Amino acid sequence: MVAGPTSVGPGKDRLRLWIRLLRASRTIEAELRERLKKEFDTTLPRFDVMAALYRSPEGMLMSDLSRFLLVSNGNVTGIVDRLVSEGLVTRARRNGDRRTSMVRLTEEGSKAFAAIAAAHESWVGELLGTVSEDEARRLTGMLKSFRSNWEGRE
Amino acid sequence: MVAGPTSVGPGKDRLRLWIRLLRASRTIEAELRERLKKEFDTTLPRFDVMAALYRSPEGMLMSDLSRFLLVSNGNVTGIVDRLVSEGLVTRARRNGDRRTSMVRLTEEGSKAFAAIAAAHESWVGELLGTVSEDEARRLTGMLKSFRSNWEGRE
DNA sequence: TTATAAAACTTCAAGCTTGAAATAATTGCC
DNA sequence: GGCAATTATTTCAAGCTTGAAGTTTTATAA
Repeated sequence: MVAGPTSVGPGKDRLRLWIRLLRASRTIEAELRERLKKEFDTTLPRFDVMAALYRSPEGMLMSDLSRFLLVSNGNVTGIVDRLVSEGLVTRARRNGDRRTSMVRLTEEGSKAFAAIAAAHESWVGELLGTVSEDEARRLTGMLKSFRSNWEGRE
Repeated sequence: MVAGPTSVGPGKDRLRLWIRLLRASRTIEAELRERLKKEFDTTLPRFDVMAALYRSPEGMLMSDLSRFLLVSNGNVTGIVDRLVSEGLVTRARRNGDRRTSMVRLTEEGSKAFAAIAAAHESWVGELLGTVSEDEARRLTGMLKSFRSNWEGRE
């Protein structure tokens, strides 16, 4: 997924775009992962889960998390397990539907997340610093239209 | 890495861009991974390694692969191990420098890759079909300038 | 009611990934 | 030559990831 097309022709422009997109996100992701580990001794998946929960003080179901984060159900189980054992998150069985459990940030988790998120935002600002604000908005617009087209496919 | 910023302010545009970028590449990556598995019983990392080797008939060192694919050394070891056991790749100790080994596609590997790559390219064309050719080129240009700025940082 | 299906999760095996530590070979310096 | 530093690679533990199979609970419908 990282090697480029060697020939030319129709369809190659999209392949080129895909390869660039993937390389850019892998590059940034690797840098963020490394800093999260070094500065906060945490991981990207844990950060993702906490970010989702931070936006939902009322809590989220495991399946909500899975859908929102675009990862599998079993995956979320493991990440939440670890966050629970670190005291950053709670998993509460519900009375209404005993199959589900509501996942929430603890007080400690919420405080920890706020600090990490601030650093994270400034890192992204730094790493994407060479992209002008204007360009950033245009790129975002294109990706947004990609997303809505994607969601509307059969 | 997937949740969005909730507030506004300077720096938020780049954060928004990053989140969109990551969601787009994860979405496409997941789809490609699934199809590679279903149609060819292979994985994205194996495909990546084969793609790199396909461009270098003379072969690549493990460290070349690692650098080119943006993954760790130890990671490449495992993927190449599996490709070797599948008969798609060879690892030849060199006489010049016995620390290194030259990795090459086998005849079979080369044939297999060509078939997969053709499908892969058409999938990407399909999945990015809603991005116009013109937009694709502009986006690629922006990502290219991001890349060269990145490589030129201290 | 009471099977049957559907939904929410968890468990598991296999593979991917990193970073650190270990091996082995080469290079540079005295 | 001999020895320290460097380079190329492998090994390993811990964690991430998926898809499939299993468990428990809820909904459906004859």
